[in-house]
Amino acid sequence: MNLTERKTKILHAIVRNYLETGEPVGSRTISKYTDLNLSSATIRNEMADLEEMGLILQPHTSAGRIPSDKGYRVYVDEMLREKEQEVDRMQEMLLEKEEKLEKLLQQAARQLALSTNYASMVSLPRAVGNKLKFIQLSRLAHDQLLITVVIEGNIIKNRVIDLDDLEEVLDEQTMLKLNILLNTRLNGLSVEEISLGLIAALKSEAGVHSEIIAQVIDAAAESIRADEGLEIYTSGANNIFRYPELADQQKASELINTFEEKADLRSLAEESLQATAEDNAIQVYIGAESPVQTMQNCSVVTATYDLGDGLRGTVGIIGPKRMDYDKVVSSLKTLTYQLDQIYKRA
Amino acid sequence: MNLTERKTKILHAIVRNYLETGEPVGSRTISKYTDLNLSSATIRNEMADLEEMGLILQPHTSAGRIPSDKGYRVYVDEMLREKEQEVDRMQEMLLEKEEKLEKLLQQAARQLALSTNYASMVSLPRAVGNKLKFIQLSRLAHDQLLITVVIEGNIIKNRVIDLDDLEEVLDEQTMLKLNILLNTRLNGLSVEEISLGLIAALKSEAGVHSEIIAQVIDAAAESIRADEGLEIYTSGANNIFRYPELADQQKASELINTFEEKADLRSLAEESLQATAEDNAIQVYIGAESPVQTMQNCSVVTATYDLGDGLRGTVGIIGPKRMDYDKVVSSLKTLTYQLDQIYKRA
DNA sequence: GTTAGCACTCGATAGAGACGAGTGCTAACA
DNA sequence: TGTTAGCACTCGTCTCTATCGAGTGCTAAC
Repeated sequence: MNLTERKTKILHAIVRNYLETGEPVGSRTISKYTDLNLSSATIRNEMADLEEMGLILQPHTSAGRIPSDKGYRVYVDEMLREKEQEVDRMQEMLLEKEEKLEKLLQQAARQLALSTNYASMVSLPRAVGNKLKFIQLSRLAHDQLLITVVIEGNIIKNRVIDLDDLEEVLDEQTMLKLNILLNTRLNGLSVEEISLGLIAALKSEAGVHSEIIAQVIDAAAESIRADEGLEIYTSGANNIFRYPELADQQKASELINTFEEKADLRSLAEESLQATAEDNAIQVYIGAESPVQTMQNCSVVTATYDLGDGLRGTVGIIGPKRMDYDKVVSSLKTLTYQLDQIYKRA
Repeated sequence: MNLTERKTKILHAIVRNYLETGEPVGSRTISKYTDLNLSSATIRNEMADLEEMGLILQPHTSAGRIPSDKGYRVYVDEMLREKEQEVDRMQEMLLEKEEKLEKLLQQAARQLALSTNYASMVSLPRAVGNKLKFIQLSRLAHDQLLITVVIEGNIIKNRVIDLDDLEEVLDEQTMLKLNILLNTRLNGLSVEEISLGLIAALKSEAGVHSEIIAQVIDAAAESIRADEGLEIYTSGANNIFRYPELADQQKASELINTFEEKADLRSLAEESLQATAEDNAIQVYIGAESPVQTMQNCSVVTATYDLGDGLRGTVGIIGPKRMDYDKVVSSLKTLTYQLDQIYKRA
């Protein structure tokens, strides 16, 4: 698809105008508010061409034109190329280093929604390596053990297991031995690397306490696996009411549900993490391009942040197709940049 | 306020009918669909009285009547008295004991929303005692310590602290000593009981490592305090779209925001926990009775569950004023009953 | 290739009228 | 005295129609 410069200009004008107003834009508007100095009639001819190419469409015969998904796509691609390096300041985003990453990310989601007037989502980072860093067994009560598992990136999981009454009481000495055994044999391994053979070996070393070892490994593995579902924070879901094309009851209800249930957002984050695995570029899903059914009328823009230590997550904006792509991309770039800076250890 | 039996019957008929249809109910309807055998004219007279008493009101001159907040209140009070003991079966609520309390509660919220067609909220339990049960210091890396704090009710908090480079390296022996020190002196105490004097004593006992003790206590205290904000799960927020009186954009947007931000829900849960401190009865907030501004057009019904071990939390239903109070109360009672059963240790 | 002009389309908006549910009031009845 | 039938009245809702105007495609002229 090769567009003449004039067609490109007209398409951009249509998209931009539609982004602002949300109304179909007519030939006269274009002719008046661009520096093309063309009459509306000429614009009309060009528009007819653009429509034939599937870049814009008419909601009804006597209405102006609105961009099609394909049209947005062309616009966005163009825009991304230009924006490549420019990183807008998200000035007031006061990222004083919060103690808790969770709080920070929640704050980030809120800030994102506030500054763009779209809905936002942020995923907690996922530890890609999933390597065990530390395991600790402690006695909580005479029949309860606390297992603390630390995964690469200082993600900490706890679990309490109840001991059978049959189990003989564990004395301090034994606890210490078990702890040492577990740490020396398992540290640095990922779940995939913990083979059945290794488990068997551990069990035999543990002797009478083999049952405990089994439970610990089970718990540890599950702790790590439980991390597979990305935790998602959202904000500004109610912003969808700002855009009539999303605000009707049917669509709004579905979207709200998507935001509350989060399962779809999770897979969206997942997908975008995959997609941007190598270059941490921006992903843009326009309308039907989105993997989420309920977002057929939305556009979704996502970016990936990288805290180092194998911790990567997704931030995203969900809004109407007539989204201010420029601003959204800037905001996301700034945010991911800042997150990267804050947490990347020197 | 003393109502004749006939007035009571008519009021109930109006409320019930309005709950079903959502339409103002006229005198003729009442006359036809009750066993009162009165003409519509008589009903009209009674209705005029009820309106004068502020129990029902007319949206406009030629419309039927709808219950006022006060009217709902009378109806609900009546209903609660009758329902006192009856616990409906929430038949399909398949509460196979989930491992994770979080998952279970989330599931409960979902189930609640599904079975009632209203929005639901469930708070994680709060440890009312806040007594320290166990503290564990572990070395993660040469300059990082992991603090694990267990509060009564097996609520576990973790925290990583970075050691100053100045700090001399801690050997195994010292770690053990510190752990013993912390556990012997702090276990069984609540935050309020940890006095400055106690801290000073601990510090002096710790000698050169007093700085670490300070940090640990700080972290422990903060971990516990961080628990003060109740964690809230919601489900079925989109159910508000089922009820026209809540579904207009302004109201819906505000409600959705309340559900997403959760701060208001948190204080609601808080308040209801307070209110039902002694008897774990049902709380009903009708319209303006609710402490949450955005819920002036809703009714909120909450109940408290008690897992034993000092763990209490709130479950609630948020819906239109014309809520099926009967059903909601039953559902909540069943749910809390089941939660109590599942977790209460024999 | 560009533009002016014109007939045409079609959604949006507003007003008029019909409809009907529901009321309050009055007068008659048991 | 309480209950009821009847009737005029109110007012929101729905439907229909007319009007308006933004925008188009096409043609002919520049």
